[in-house]
Amino acid sequence: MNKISIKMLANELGLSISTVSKAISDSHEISATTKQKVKVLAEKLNYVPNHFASSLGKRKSKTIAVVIPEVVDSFFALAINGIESIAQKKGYHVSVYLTHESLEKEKMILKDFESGRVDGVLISISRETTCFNHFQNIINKGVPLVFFDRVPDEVDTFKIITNDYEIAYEATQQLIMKDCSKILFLSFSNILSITNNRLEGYKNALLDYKLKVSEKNILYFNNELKSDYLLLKKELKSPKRPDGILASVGKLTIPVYQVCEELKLNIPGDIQVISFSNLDMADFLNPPLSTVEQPAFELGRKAASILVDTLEKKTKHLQPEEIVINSTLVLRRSTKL
Amino acid sequence: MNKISIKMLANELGLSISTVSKAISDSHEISATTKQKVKVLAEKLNYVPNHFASSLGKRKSKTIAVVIPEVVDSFFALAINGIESIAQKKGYHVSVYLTHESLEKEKMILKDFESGRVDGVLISISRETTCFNHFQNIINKGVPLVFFDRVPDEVDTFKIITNDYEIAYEATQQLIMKDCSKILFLSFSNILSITNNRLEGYKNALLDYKLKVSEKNILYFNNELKSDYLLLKKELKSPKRPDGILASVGKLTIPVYQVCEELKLNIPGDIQVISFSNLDMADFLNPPLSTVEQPAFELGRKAASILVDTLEKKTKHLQPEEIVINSTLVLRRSTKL
DNA sequence: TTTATTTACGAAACCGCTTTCGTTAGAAAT
DNA sequence: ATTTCTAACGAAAGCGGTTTCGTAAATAAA
Repeated sequence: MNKISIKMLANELGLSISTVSKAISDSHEISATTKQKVKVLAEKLNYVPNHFASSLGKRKSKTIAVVIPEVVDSFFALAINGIESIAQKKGYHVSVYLTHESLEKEKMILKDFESGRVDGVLISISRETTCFNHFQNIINKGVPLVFFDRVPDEVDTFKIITNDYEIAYEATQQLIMKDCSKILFLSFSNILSITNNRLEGYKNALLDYKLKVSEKNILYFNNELKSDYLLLKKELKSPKRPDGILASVGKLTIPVYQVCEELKLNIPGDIQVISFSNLDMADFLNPPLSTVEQPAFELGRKAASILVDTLEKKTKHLQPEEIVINSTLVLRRSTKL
Repeated sequence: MNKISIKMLANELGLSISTVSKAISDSHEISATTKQKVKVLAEKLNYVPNHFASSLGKRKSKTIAVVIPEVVDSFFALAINGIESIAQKKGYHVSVYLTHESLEKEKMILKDFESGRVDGVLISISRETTCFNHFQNIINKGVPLVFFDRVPDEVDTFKIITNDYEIAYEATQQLIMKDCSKILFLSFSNILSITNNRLEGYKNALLDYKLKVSEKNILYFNNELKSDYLLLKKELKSPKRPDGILASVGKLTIPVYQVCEELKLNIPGDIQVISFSNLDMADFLNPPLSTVEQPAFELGRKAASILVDTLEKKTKHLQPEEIVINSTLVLRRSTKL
């Protein structure tokens, strides 16, 4: 109700608006005593500067956007924590936007950022993202953008990723060493580079160990619980069913465990499984899930650091660069000892 | 780079600034043909109105804040989805803020909202929140606030909660029916009303079934993995250890499963457990976890509806009211059949 | 003492859009 | 034909700060 503005402070103190403004922002051209007076009154009246007015004047908002496909996902949730950890330290606000894996929503969201609403954006693209103008547009408007985890090759800017290829290779290798001869790869997108890199790692491991690479062993899920479930069930019911599974994304482990249970397939006896996942309960699943754990927090942290650093610089242009932070393979009992 | 403003559109078209502004917002006082011209040019030049300028002018931002303790938590993540689902529909942006269970951070965040940065706020308070002026302050500034799930008794505004007392009673009753005689209650806050309501439900169930209510059977966790773990371990190692556990919040199941495994305690043979949790892998834990599932999505949805509705009204004052959405007890194999 | 610097502050333009309040020309009413 | 509306648009005053620039007084330098 009692909206108090800088003008009211000025009147009250018999000072000019500009003096008060400067005092509040600790300008060097204001004397210590005046600053003191202003601040005391501001405190007393519980004055909080209008965010829009100051953002408009300064042409920056001190907020960064985080655009992710989902939030009900340990990976992204942890990444947010990483981002927050540094944003807070540097005095930036973070706004989270969800695309729900929809390219359309992603476009809408980015379009909106052209309004200057945010100073910079951190984004992990949707599984549908096949065009890239919306990224370029906002970069062209002078809003720095850094991709993390799910990055597109087509846009030149900073990217923070993990070693998808290598770790998928390693995971596949692990399955092979434990005598898997028919390994299923669970993908949930044929366009995302992370998924494709993981797929490549998988394929090359197979090749290196003289195993057949077959398209039939690659299942593309479409993010719908029921159909994904049926797809997998059909596969595991087949007489020549796989004896190993590499799930390229955390949420795919739900159907895996479910189908195996229904089909009375023993993990790891009948079929071994490794999944990309950051689930903190992995240890207590039945059986405990062997995972490749991504450095989610660190990815977020790093991405935010890079972004904030360039925001603080005079030149807000990000030269293209790629930083990779390694994932780690954590073996539990869904693979043989 | 090419920042284009309403002024440029006006010049280009030989119209006044106000006309262009009105045309863009589809004012009735602008002719269809002029609107057409303006919009075509705006589209062509990829014009996006400056968010701060328009928010400043209109004195509203079309964004609502969501303040939660954590995001790495299925409950809150789902709640966000619920909130988003309706915010999007009504054309509101949502900004997520994390308190990390810290009252200090909570205060800082709310203080900032006094700047008018957001039109309204949805909040689930931290486990430390024992004072409430920061809520009242922002309400007094005319920013409507609705609490969900973790609500304080001390502030009069809209609240969306779940039936904590009843469902805790029911869960406890279930344990009792399955022959538990010493049931441990795991709390992680002695000030949060949700925890206390759950505790009351637990206590009253015990009383109704003539079981002893003892403070020794109530463990207060302090949100630090290691010490919580030790606290629980000590308890379960005791010769007169409990034969049932009711965990009042999802994350507490990690130490429970961990300690039981280390101590070779069979769940549910030696000890049965029910936990408040929205974990989607509950079915595949070892053993599958009996849970009380909270209607997280619905809580968020409802809270957002209420908030947005009042934002659209002329009178933005929320009369105090409480809406209860029921949780459900889902029995799995961490309790006996 | 005179001149050159600082120091401390105010006037006013500006940020980019919204909104109120004319104003004018043409349509409708009398 | 005169008056009254109405439709369509522009001028200008905000919105609440920030920032540039000017200036008077105080201090330092010459």
